[in-house]
Amino acid sequence: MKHSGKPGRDTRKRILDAAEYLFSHNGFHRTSIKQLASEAKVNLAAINYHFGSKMALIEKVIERQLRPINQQRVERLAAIRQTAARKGCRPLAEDLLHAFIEPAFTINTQMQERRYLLALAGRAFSETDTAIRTIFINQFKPPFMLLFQAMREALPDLPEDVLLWRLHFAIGAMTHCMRLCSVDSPSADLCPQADDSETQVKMLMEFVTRGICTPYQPVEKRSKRR
Amino acid sequence: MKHSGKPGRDTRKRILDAAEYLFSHNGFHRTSIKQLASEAKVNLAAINYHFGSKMALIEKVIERQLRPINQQRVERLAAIRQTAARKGCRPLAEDLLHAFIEPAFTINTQMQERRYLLALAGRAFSETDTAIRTIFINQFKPPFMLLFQAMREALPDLPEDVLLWRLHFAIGAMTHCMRLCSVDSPSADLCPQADDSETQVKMLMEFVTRGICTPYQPVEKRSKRR
DNA sequence: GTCTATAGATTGATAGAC
DNA sequence: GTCTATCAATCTATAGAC
Repeated sequence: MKHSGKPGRDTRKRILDAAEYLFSHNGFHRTSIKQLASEAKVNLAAINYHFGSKMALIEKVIERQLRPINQQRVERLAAIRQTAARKGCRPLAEDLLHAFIEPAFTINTQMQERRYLLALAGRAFSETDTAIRTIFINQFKPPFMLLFQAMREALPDLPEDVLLWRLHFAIGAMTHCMRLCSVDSPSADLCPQADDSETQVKMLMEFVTRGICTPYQPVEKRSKRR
Repeated sequence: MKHSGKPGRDTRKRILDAAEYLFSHNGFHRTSIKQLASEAKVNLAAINYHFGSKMALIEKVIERQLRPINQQRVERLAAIRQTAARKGCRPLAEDLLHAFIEPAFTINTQMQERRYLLALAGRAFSETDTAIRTIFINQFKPPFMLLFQAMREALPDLPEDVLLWRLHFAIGAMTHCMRLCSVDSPSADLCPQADDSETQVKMLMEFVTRGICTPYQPVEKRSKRR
């Protein structure tokens, strides 16, 4: 009968931590459970014992990392909406975008040593495995839909499909930034110096806010194509 | 003695085509040589015979797809610079961005059936394998550096590091768009309808141009954080 | 719950006949 | 150049002793 409690929980946590680290750096498929066991200093069989399969472990790792981020997104978006409704005015697009973007850069990554986690979250849309991408998307969908709805209120004159495109462009800029900010890259010399996350969020916010909050009309006619 | 010429070239091309298709859809590591041989309808050993190794094939596939895109980028950027210099004025940031972005969406993908190739090119920065990412980055670097230099001329008042960040945000928006436009996705219901590539480029251009060509200053102070 | 040992499948790559 | 056959390595997952 299990009553010690500790050793089991500890093993589970060690596996999750090691998985976060290795998945972030090497991706899901290029990380074997043998590597995981070695990194976590647990027995190879323990992983399948505690999680059932590698895919189930992947799911748990993704969930553990994304849930607090997305929860805070939803809470903050709802709060902004409520405040606006109370005041009888529209929510500010900039506030909504900030509520969506900032949690990704601050939750779980306060410590510089854990910034590699950004890579994991930033891989949502570029994962080639459909099963894994589905796990990501399912986590991502609720806060994104909420953002979309709220942005429709904030920018009622923007056509719906244009807004959706622009939100996706913003997502692309954000996830790319998360990947760049996370770990070692062979593109190091192309990259801006990784400043503090506050600066990153500020610059990203400025970029996407300008890109999104612009009345829709084709930019002035191009003079020549080439 | 080899004199027929045809069968060899044909096999090589069939392998490259099949590799493009499978790599685009399933990623590099999740595509096995056996699958490749089956898709290309060639013998399993032919792949190692013609390319030496799987990694060498990956490199050839990436090069074949990115070279014409990047070549056009470089040519167009250089032409814009030259024209501006001849007129004694600065190049237009918008023209430069267009010269960099548009080739990705038009070269090799004129036919709707080949749009899956966008996924391959869009995976440059999200690949977890360092060796593969290095291949991508090496192809990407020359036109990107040229864009950066030209943009410095176009926007001399923008601090260098701010410009670099913004260019990366634009890259993120672009690659994300390329991934979305390419293939089947479990996020289908989150995605804007895949219009024609002309509309996509237009909207993307509008977004990044606004985001980049803005004087640098923190957006107005945020009223409250939460 | 933890461990050893191993099954069972798949991988990239190669040797050698034709 | 093309093919068959196969190697050696690696992978996920499990069975069974402790």
